[in-house]
Order: sequence, then C-alpha cells, then structure tokens
Amino acid sequence: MSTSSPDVTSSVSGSLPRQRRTYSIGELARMFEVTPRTIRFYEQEGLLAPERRGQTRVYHEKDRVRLKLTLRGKRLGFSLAEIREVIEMYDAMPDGNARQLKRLLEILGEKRANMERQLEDIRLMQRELDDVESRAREVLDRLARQGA
Amino acid sequence: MSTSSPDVTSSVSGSLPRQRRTYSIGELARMFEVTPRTIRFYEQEGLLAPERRGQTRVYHEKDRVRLKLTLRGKRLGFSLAEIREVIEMYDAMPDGNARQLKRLLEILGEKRANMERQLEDIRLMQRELDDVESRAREVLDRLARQGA
DNA sequence: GACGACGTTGACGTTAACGTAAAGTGGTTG
DNA sequence: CAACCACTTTACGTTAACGTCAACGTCGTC
Repeated sequence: MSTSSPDVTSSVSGSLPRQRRTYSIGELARMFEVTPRTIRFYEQEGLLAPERRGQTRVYHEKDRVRLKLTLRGKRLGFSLAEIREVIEMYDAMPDGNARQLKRLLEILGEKRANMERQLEDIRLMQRELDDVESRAREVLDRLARQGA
Repeated sequence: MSTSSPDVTSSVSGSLPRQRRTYSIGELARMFEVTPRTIRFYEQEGLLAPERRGQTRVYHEKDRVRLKLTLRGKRLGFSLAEIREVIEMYDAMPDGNARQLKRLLEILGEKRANMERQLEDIRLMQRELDDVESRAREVLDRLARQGA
C-alpha cells in the first residue's frame, strides 16, 4: 500500500538513475552487522515491508535506507515504536490531512529537542572525560617517575 | 571504602567551601524526575553508595553528582554496567596500578569514539528531519491554498 | 541424491531496567 | 495514641529488543 510514494531514498541519494539493485536478508544483515533475526523483527514491528518473491524477502534501496535510518535512530536512543511512528507518517504524507501533518511536525519538534539535549549532554560528558583522563594521566606519570 | 578519595564533585563544583547539604531519597527523586525505586536500583547495581543513618539512606553532594552523571550517561545510551565500570575505576584511581589506569584510558577512548559517532548521527539525523519537515510544510501549504 | 548454504515460520528464552504490591519501621502531629 | 507520612526490604511482574532452537523448503553442485 502507498507504493505510489515517490521515493524515500531521494533525500539522500540525489537523483541518480534508479539503481535496481536488490538485496537478500543475509546481505543486508552483513552490511549493517545485524542478524537476519533483527531484520525480520523490524519488519514484524512495521519498520520494513520488503517485497516477496515467492516465500523469500527481497529488499530494495528503499528498504536499505529505512534500515539505515532505523539503526541510526536506535543509536540515538529512539525506540522502535518512535521510529515507526515517524516512518508511517512519512509514508502517509502525500495524501495526509492537515491534522496528521501538524502532528508530524510536532513529533519532529520533539525529536529535535531531544537531539539538542543530547548535544549538550555530549558536550558535558566530553568535559568529564577530559577531566578524568587528565587525572588518570597525572597519576600514571607519578607512578612512572616513582617506579623508575 | 575509599572515602579517602579527595572529591568526586570538584571537577564540576569547583572549590566552594564544602556544602554539607544532604538529601533524602525522595528529594533526589523529585530533583531528577525519577522514582525512589530507580535510585535504589542504581545503588543495588553499584552506582551509588549513600551513607546510612540507621535504616535510611542519606545522600550527599557526591551522590547527587553521581546520579546526575549516571542519568546523563543513560541519555547517551550507555548501560548501567558501563557507567559503573567507569565510576569504579575512577574511585580506584588514586591507588590504582598502571594496568588499571591504562584500562581506564582505554575505556574512555571507547566512550569518546562512541560520542563522536553519535555527533555524526545527530548531524545526519538533523538533516533528515530538516528534509522531512520541509516536505511536510510544502504539502501543508498546498492543502491550505487548495482548501481556501 | 545427498549435502551445504541460505531462506522461511513459530515458539519459547533472555537481559536490562525498572514497576508494583505487600508488609514492616520510625518519626511527628493533631 | 492513632493516624499519617516517608522510608525500608522482599519479591514477583513487565516491557523492549532481540537470541536461540526446531522443523521445514529450495536451490546449486559434487
């Protein structure tokens, strides 16, 4: 459904002549260093919807990009449910009503805020690490001088 | 044990005349918007070690700072076990041997790398959000013009 | 035609990080 | 003193995100 959506990947890949490359579940798994189980689980959770050729799943560029975005979201601490929410709204966008779109903007705002806080957290954490590291080096130095 | 350690908080709080303020578990919980249960759990996992006055826990500045760092670490996606590892090594630092200290520096390096990747992830994710948002606004605009 | 590599579904197991409920302790306040 | 509050321990429950295992189908090839 809604496969009429222009192209989820275009924001990243630009407008190269469509690559008709496809992937097996194993290939994707190796590419992103996850297990096939994980990929099937993501599908079950509504994050992926690969084509079926007979029994087996066939993944296109669109699916690969989705997986990439999903994993990136995960590294940033988003739950699969949150990620799915955004993906679903993105898919429904072209024929979405105003209320849905505003809700989407709302969600995006939350994500943004979240990331701003993460940036601040990282800044602070890096300072702490600097501090701990310099202390550790001091102690090491002292040990070296004494031990020698 | 190892309460002889100079002061865990000094890196942040500077060298103000020691604040002898203490906190109850409930106060801390409200301050950081977590439940007492969470704080007790962190203690059980070796992240906190509050004083005991009789039966009840008494938290000092040092504990508050630890909690703050713990929660920050969590927001950055570190597990409690990872956080504890760093805290333990920090505590053991003054009388730690060279091997331990080098291990600490190693861990700090990993954390740093992790955060570098997160920074990159955030940068990329922000671009995606920009993109999705501008598309959503376009559609909204179109709807508004048509609807009017 | 057996074998191995890869794919499939289904079901149960596991881990982290708490939530929640029960039952008791200790202080103070009307 | 009774009632209430905040705190305590113990223990079982819960959720997310997979892991693991069984049992089976489908190729290509030796």
